[in-house]
Amino acid sequence: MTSESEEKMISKNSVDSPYVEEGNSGGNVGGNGPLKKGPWTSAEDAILIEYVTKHGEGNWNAVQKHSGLARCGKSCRLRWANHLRPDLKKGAFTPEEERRIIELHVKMGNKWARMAAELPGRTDNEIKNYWNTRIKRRQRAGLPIYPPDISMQALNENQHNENMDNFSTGDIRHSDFLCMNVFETPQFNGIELNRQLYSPCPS
DNA sequence: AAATAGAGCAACCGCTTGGTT
DNA sequence: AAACCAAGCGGTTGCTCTATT
Repeated sequence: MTSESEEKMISKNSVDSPYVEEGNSGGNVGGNGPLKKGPWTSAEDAILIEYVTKHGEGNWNAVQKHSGLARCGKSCRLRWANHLRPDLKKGAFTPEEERRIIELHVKMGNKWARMAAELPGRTDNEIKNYWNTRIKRRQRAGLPIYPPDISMQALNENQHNENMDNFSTGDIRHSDFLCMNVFETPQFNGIELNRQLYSPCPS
């Protein structure tokens, strides 16, 4: 969450969120009590930013121990990676990024972290949310998940690569993946949608 | 103006992976 | 080689906002 919506969330949190009942006006920090869950407050953000700036990323459980934040290491890592990192891009995906995401998904499937590595300033969570939303939209519109041109492009690239190198990289070989995945997106197995999808696979 | 539905997003949970002892 | 632990990843949930009725 960023800027505007975050401000809303924070102000809401400070007014009537159940989490506030823990006695954490401005964030339940510094306690040895139970770890806090739910939306982060700006006070908690500030503590996390300060800690990571000083000590660097990694060793997330130490963050909880030494900064006084009542958050588990996992939660700290996620908050930092998705919202506080200074190199994050804010705002909607550009058309170029959208196209890139589709291309990457054709090649990699639901490997959000790997996709994020190819899109500087974007997070795996952001890409995952974008993709899931996009799939729903296209399903509603009766459109294929992958635009035909991108499917074909990826398929061609793959065939080329397979000729160059018979090794599988450990991922699903992507021609197989294309045949399978265009029709069987994990979230929508068994849904009528598939009938309407474009098939890039020779029968 | 109020109620409802749907979309979007942040955060959590559980599993996997990789490193250390 | 096995056990343990921390970090990372992907799926899912739940909350808020917005559009529609």
